[in-house]
Amino acid sequence: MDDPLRQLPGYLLRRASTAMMARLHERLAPFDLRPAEASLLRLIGERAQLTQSEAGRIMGIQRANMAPLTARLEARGLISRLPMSGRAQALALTGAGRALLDQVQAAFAAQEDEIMARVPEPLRPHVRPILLAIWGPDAE
Amino acid sequence: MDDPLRQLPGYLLRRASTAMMARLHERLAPFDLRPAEASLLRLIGERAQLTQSEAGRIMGIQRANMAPLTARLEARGLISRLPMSGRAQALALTGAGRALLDQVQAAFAAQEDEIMARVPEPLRPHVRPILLAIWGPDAE
DNA sequence: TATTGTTATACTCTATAACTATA
DNA sequence: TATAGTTATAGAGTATAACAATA
Repeated sequence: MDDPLRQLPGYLLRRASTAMMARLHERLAPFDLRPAEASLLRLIGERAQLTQSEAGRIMGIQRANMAPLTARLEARGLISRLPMSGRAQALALTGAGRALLDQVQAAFAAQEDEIMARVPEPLRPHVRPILLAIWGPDAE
Repeated sequence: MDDPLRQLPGYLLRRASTAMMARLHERLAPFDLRPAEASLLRLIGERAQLTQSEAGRIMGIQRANMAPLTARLEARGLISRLPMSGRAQALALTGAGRALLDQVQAAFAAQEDEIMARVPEPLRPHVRPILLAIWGPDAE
């Protein structure tokens, strides 16, 4: 297409990310879940007794923006809250949440498979190390 | 940090992208340019006689969203418009636009350097091929 | 006092629809 | 008719500020 911006890794990173986010959005549409909601379900499923603020810190979402997110999942009966010390509440999956997560996991797996399938086979082992290094979560 | 989502390439891709976009935003702040504006300046600088719609197609920005973007750059005296066939107008850098682009190029170069520097040296040659493959601009 | 959860708010980015104008 | 540009508008995502509740 004669696009000089294609030489820039930062530009490629953004375009790759938005392309894959669009695909994920499509995959999650049948469940009426947005990517952040699905990721939160997954996080709660793997880390029991997680607090709303802790989840926000892990996912890079601010406290103020976590409130409507968890409220929506609770209103749909997918998560429940257990009081802890202070105002903190532990998040947990309900039965319906666990059941939906099982379906969502398949969508995530398909997503990850598609990403890897796009990359030529010899380069696949380098995908995760490179992306993790660029993100640099421990250096932030 | 015990984050199970770190295993997922799609999640890593999004986090890496947002982290680098935040860095780019910082670098462009002194010029009062947003990433899309800076990318457009760069694109016009490398591809003369580019049309607003063509630029939008290349950058993945819709016609409707290109209008305020180009209007702002024109109002700042950074780009000019030359009538072509139909309603199409060729975009071109003004002298001030060219001068600002020279400064912006340094910011972009620093950005690209930082991205590559974060990646362990042996993996660096694979960064661009992997990101381009995931984006898949020719398959879209 | 520090942390958690909440509300309100604003800004950016993006998406759609509708309109005008030109070939 | 098809394309280019524009305007209006609505939806997400994200940012800050302020407040209440609790250790």
